Order: sequence, then C-alpha cells, then structure tokens
Amino acid sequence: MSRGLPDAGCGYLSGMAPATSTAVVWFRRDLRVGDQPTFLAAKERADRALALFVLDPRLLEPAGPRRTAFLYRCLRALDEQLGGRLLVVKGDPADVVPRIAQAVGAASVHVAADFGPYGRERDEAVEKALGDVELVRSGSPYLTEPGTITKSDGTPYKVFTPFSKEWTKRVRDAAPADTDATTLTWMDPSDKDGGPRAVKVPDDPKLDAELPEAGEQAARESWEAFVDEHLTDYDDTRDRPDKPGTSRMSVHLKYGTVHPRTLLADAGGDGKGATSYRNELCFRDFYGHVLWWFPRSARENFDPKFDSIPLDSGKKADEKFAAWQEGRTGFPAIDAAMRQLQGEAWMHNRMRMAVASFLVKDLHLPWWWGARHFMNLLVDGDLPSNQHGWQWAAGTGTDAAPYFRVFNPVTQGERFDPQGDYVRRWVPELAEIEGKKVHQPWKLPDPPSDYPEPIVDHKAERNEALARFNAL
DNA sequence: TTTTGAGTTGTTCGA
DNA sequence: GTCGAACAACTCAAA
Repeated sequence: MSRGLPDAGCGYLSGMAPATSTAVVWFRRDLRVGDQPTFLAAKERADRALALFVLDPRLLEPAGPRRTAFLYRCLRALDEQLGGRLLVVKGDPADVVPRIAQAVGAASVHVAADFGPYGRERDEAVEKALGDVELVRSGSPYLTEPGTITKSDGTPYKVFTPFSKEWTKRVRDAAPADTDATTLTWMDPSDKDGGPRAVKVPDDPKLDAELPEAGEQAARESWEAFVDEHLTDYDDTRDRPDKPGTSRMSVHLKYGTVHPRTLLADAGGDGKGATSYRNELCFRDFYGHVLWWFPRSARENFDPKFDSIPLDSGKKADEKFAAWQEGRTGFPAIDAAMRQLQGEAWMHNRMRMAVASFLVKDLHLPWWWGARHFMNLLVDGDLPSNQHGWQWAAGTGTDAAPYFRVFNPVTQGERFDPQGDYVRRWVPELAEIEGKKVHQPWKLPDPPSDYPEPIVDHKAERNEALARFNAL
C-alpha cells in the first residue's frame, strides 16, 4: 500500500505526468471543517478531495421537520465554508457513494465512524459496495468510540461511575485535530464525470418552532459565550431552567458542528463547573457505548425484568398522554416544559427528567411513548442519550434504579424555578401570578379559569408507582 | 470464588 | 426552617 501516491489505474495516463489523485470526504454527522480527522486522513492519500453529503431518505424521514430544517441549514453553512463545493446528492448511500467515487476516480472515501444501529449497517453496506475503493474511518462523533471502553474482562460497563473513571483516564490526551477549510483542496463538484446528479439543499420544511442558529460558526460563538459566562458556575446554574446556564451544545454535538474534543479542551480545568461539564460529555459517551453494546435498548427495557411492570393503556391513558404532550396536565412546571419543547424544539435537561418522571411515575405510561414524542420534536434528538435518559427516568435502564426515584412535579418547579419565571414564560394563562405561587395555582383563592386542574393526585400516583415496582 | 463497597441529578418524615 | 435518616433489595465492579 503506497500511502499518499496515486493508485495505479485511477490517475495515470501513460506517458504523461500523474493526474491529480482524489479522495471523497463523505460528511454525515460531522458538518464542520475544524477538528476533522477525516481531512487529515484524506490529505495523506490524495491531492484533492470531493466534499459529499448524501440525503438519505431512511434518515431524513424519521428526523421530522425540525431536525431536517436544522440539517439543511448546517449543510448550507458547510457549503459556504467550502466555497460552494459541497456536492449534495440524494439516494441510498450504498448506491450513490460508490458511483461518485468512481465518477471522480477516488481510491478512498473518508468518514467519521457512525455507531448508531442504522449507521453501522449502512456503512457496512457501503463498504461492501465500494469494492476496491477503501472506506476509511477516522474518528467518530465521540471522545471514546463506542465499544472501546470495557471492564478488564472485556465486557461492557453497565454502571456510569466506573465507566467514567476509565473514561477520564482515556480522554486525558484528547486534542482537537488542527484542520480548517483550507486543509484540503476541494474539487469543483461540477467537474465530476457522470455519476449521480447533484441536487440543491432543499428548502426548509414548514416549521412551528424557532430553531437555534445552525452551522459551525454559530456553534463556536455559542460555545465561547458559554465558556466566558457560565462554565465556572455550571455546577449550580445547569439545573435552572429559568436561566441561560447550559451550553446548548447538544444540537451541535448531534450534527457535529462541534466535536466534543473541542469542548473538552476548553472544559479541562479542575473547577467544579468544568468537572460537571466533563461529566455530561462522559454521559454522552457512556450512552453511546450502551447503545452500541445493547442495540435493543433503543426500543426495549434495558433490563427485561421490568417488562412485567403493569402500564396503563386504553382511552384514559391516551387522554393523559395527550394532556402531557400538549402541556395541560395542570402542573405548571411540567406544562411549561412541554410547551418549551413545542415552541423551541428543545427542553432544559432538568425539565426533561421532571416530565419523564411524570409520564412514567405519575401517569404510568410507557417510557417509549415519551421517548418517541421527544424524538419527534427535539432539534437535538439523539437516539442513545434520548432513549437511555428515558430509561433512567423510568428506572428500567443502566444503573441501579432506586424505587424511590419519583420526582415531585411541584417541588422540582419550586426548587429550580424559584421565582416562577420559567413557568410564566411558557404558560401565558399563569402570566399574571407572581412569584413561586405560580407553581400551585389551585391553591389561589381565584385560580385562572383557563388553566386546568391537576390531572392526577401526585401523592396517590407516587404510591401507585412504588406499589407497582415493589410487586416485582 | 468470595467479599466488599457502591450505585447522576429524590422525597418525605420526624426531630 | 433545617437537617439527617429512611426508603429494598439487588446488581455491578473490583479487589
């Protein structure tokens, strides 16, 4: 294997100087030019690169309008960074990627490894279809590639804390790759000879939510502002949905407009805030690992012993679910959160836990109903973190599930939204109620008539949830 | 193999 | 109002 030299048969014309060698850089969930190991790998093998994105119907359909629009915006931003040289095509990657590689005479296609259930399968199919053209995987969306952290006996961790100890050792030396748009010479995609036809990034689907700004530049600015203003106090302020104390990087990590290496590099200190932030990055890796080892846990209880817990169903259950979805449960903090999800395609993490606990423990509904709703509406919706976050709340996932982990929907509101600002922002029916009284409008002498009474008695449903758990 | 210590983010109750 | 203990038993991880 002669790295860095044009392969015979795809660049030489007899008697002439070698033609330019080309590599394909196939972007997927890494829509950035900074900190891109794929660029370095492509540069080793070729003089120029073709930047490619494939609109894959199998991924786009389940993404829903919000994530689809966000993706399109990221693609437009990336195309601009690449001087208008991003080739966008539509189709099944196993079909179009090999045809493009052939059309530009590429000997290698460069990707960041994908570890999702569909992504793994797709990449194997592409690799097979590529034949002699090599699919080169460099890096991944994670700090530690799923599957690479195991216990000393080679089996996977099922508990976060011991995983995090090993993870901390592993990521100590992680450093961002030094790349930018000029690392590679980008081929003009219109020079391609045949192959699938280029398409424009489609117009955004119709939206009913305001999305965060897309693209690498937006990610970087947002991150730098967070580091300057909130990282030091992150340990405290991350729990406050009424304050802008979180980094909002989830959506950028989802689309790879930033890599966690870059975040880790800036959050490497010993302070409480930085330590907490690293813990969140570690959770993302942990759940990436868990889903890689246990792909069925995306749909089923991680621990099958919980399969026998009785769940509600039928018309009443459907009605409760609708009330939860629409933010009319009568619990202000829960309703504010569900409306935030509806309105800005995002929900504060503290409230994700609270509404999940409410759905599972107060309404006794399946966690996967809630997980699906989240995936439908979240712009940052990412399968491993979403599903396992839900399983954590339901007590069916990794880690010990203390039977007493039942959130009190009122206490959570009063503790983390102490002045009620979050509730008033998202529940206009309660906008006139001052201070923390807003968390229990039913106690007011004259409660607002257009806001519902609580749909359940929390104390009773808490006991019911405990009883169902204890019956195991 | 056996043993030991521990397990993301909580709530309630009684002193 | 604050604070510590209780809330089950079990599985996981490591020694």
